[in-house]
Amino acid sequence: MARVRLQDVAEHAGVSMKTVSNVVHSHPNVSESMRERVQRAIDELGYRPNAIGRRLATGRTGLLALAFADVRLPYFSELANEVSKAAAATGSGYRLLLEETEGTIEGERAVLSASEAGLVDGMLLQPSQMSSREIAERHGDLPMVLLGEGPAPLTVDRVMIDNVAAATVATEHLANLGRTRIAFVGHEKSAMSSTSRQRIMGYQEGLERRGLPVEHDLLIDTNAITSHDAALAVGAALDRGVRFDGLVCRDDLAAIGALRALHERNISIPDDVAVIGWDNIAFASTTFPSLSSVAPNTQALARVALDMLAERIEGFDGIGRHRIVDFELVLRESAPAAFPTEEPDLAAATVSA
Amino acid sequence: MARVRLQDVAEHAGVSMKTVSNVVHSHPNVSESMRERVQRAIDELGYRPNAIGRRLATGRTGLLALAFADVRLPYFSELANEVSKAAAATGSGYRLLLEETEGTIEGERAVLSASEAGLVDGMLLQPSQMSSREIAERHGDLPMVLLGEGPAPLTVDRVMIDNVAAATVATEHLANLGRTRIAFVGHEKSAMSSTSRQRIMGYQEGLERRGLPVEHDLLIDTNAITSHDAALAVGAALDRGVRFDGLVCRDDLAAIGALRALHERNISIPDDVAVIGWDNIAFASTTFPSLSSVAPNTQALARVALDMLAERIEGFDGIGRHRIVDFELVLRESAPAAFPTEEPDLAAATVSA
DNA sequence: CTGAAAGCGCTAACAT
DNA sequence: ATGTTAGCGCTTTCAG
Repeated sequence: MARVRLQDVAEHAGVSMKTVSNVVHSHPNVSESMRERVQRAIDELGYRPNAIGRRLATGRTGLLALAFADVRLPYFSELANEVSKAAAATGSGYRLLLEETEGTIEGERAVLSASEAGLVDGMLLQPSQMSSREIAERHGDLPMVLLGEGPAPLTVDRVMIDNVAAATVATEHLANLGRTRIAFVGHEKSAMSSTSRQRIMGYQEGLERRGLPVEHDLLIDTNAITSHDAALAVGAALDRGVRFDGLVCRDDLAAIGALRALHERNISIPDDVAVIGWDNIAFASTTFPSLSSVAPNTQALARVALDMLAERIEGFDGIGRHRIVDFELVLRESAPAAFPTEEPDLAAATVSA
Repeated sequence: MARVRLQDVAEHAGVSMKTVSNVVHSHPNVSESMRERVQRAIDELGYRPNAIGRRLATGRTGLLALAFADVRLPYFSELANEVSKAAAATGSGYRLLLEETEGTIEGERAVLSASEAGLVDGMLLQPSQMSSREIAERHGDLPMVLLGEGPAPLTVDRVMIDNVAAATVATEHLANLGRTRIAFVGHEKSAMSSTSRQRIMGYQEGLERRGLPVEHDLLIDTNAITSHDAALAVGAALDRGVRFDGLVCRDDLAAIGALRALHERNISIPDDVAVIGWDNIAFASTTFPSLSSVAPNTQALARVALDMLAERIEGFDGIGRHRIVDFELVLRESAPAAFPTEEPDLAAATVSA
C-alpha cells in the first residue's frame, strides 16, 4: 500500500488540498459538514501527514540538536532527559537529536557543520575544546544556545551555574566540618577544561577565605573523566603519602572513584576524609556512604536554554545573553551537615546558591 | 546571509543544477575542469546541501530512531553510544534520534506513531509493555528492528542475548562459590517485564540444576528500576529475617542498591553474600567491592541490529529474523572466580556464553 | 558529459 | 468558507 498523500484525500473527498490542510490543522474557518466529510476521507484512507513535506514548506523541522561530549556520562544523560522533558512540556513539539562530540575539537566541529545542513531548527551545545572565536564563526546563522561553563562568545546565548561560587560553597562546607587539608580531585591531567579551571578557582577561594593551606600536592589530576581513573589517581596520591581530610571532586564520577580508593585503604568516610561530588547524579544517593554533591538546577537550566533557543528560532537577533541558574549543595553521608541546626533532615539538606 | 541553494551555485558557476548535483555526489561522469569550476563556486558560496530537500526527493532522511525507556539508565546510554558508534562505523552516515518511552505503553505507542511521519528511515526499539500483536500492527511499513527480550512478533526482526542462559550461568557461578541460599533481586513488584521474567526463569533453572532451594522468600522485588529502590528492598528483606549468601540481580542498578543495603548492615561482600549484577555498566568496576556482572555483547548487538535494519531499509521484506548475540560473565570482587584455575586474572575474568 | 524540467508532499499567499 | 497555484531544495529521468 503506497503512502496516501494530502492530494489523495482531497480527491477522495472531492475538495481542494487547502481544505484538507485546514481540517488537518483544525483551522477555525471550516464548516462543520466540510470538516466531517474530510475527516471521513482521512480516516478511510488512513492518511498521516508527511513531516518532510511539511518541513520543506515551512522551513521548520521540529528537531533540536543537543550536543555534548558523551551520553554515557550520567550528567549528560540526565541532562538529555531533562531537556527532552522540558521540550515536551513547552508543547512546541520539538524532538531531540543527540550528538556526541567525544569532548574533542574535531567532534565539536563536526557537530557544528553537520547541523548547518538544515536538519535541525536549533542547537544546544555544551562545548569544551573549541575557542569562543571558532564557535562564533562556525555556527553561522544556526540558532544556538551554549550550555555549561565552557568557552562562549559574547554573541551567543549561554546558560550555566556559577561554578566558582559553587566550588567555594563546597570547600567552605568541608571547612565547616573542621577539615583543614582539603584536596581537589578529578581535573584533566592535560588540556584542562574551563569546567575544571573554574571549579579549582572556587576551591582555592574557599580555602583562602578560611585561611587553609593551598598546596599543589592537594591537586589530584586524572587521565580521563571516569571513576576508574579517579580511583587510580586518588589511590596513587594516598600511596605516595599525600594526606587530606576533605575532598572536593570535579564531578561525582571522580567522587565515586575516590570512595573506592579510600575504601580499599580502610580510610573511613566521612570520619577520616569527607567527600563532596558534583552534579548530584542519581547514584549519589546509593553509593556507600551516600555522596554529598553540588546539584546544578538542571531543570531550570533546560528550561532557560530552551526558552532562549525558541526566541532565537523565532528570529530574535540581539547580543548573546548569558544566564546563570542556581545550584544547591545536597548533603548526604560523605560530608553531612556541620551543625544539627544547619539541617535537620540530611536526606534533603541543601545550601542554596 | 540567506541560505545558499543548489540553484545559486549553479548560477554562480554558470552550469545546470544537475551538474552541481553530480559534483556534490562525486558522480563519476564529470570532467575534471567542470568539477573544479563547480567546486570553486561551492566553496565561494559556502554551499551546504539541505537535508530536507534531499529527503523529499529521495525518500531518505539519514535518520534512525533509537527508542527505549529512559536514557538515564546506564545500560541504555551505553547502548546509545554503541549504536551511534556502530552507525558511524558503517559509513552509512546515519544519525540517531533518541526517543524515550518511559517504559510505558503510551510512550511506546507515541514513539511508534511519531516515527510513521516519515522523519526517520527506520527504528530500533526496545519495547517492554506493548504486546507483540500491537507492535506488529502499529509499526506499519516503518523498517524496524527490536532490541532486547521484550515482546516481539514473529514478523519483526529482533536481537537479544539469551537471558535465561545468562541467568543460569550467573546462578551456577554463585553455586560454584559454595553459595546455597541464592536470592534474586530487582524484578518489578507489579507488571513484571519479560526481561525480569526470563532472568528469573534462568535463575530457577540454575538453582534446580544444583539442587538448591527455590523459595518465594528469595525473590526480592522492587518498586522501580533504581538502585535506591533496590537498596530499600534488600534492606527490608534482611530486616525481616530473609537470609541468603548469594544474590543474582536483575541489573547492575539493583546490584548497586544491594551493595549499599549490605554495607549498611555490616554484611561482608563477598564473604557473607556474593553479588552478581547484570549489564556490566561502567560503574561496575568502581563500586566497592567491584561488581561481577553479566555483560551482554552490546557492540555485537548494535552491529547486528543496524545490519538488519539497513537490509529492511533497502527493501528486504522477509519474515522476522530473531538473532542472539553472546554475553560474558565478568568476574570481579563481589563474586570472584571460584577456583584459581577458573580465571587467573580477575579483572578480565569471563565465562562465555 | 551536461541541461531542462518534472516531481517529492505540503503550506500559504492570493483568489473567489 | 473554499479553491488555485506557486514554491520549499533537491534528485532524476529524459534529451541533447
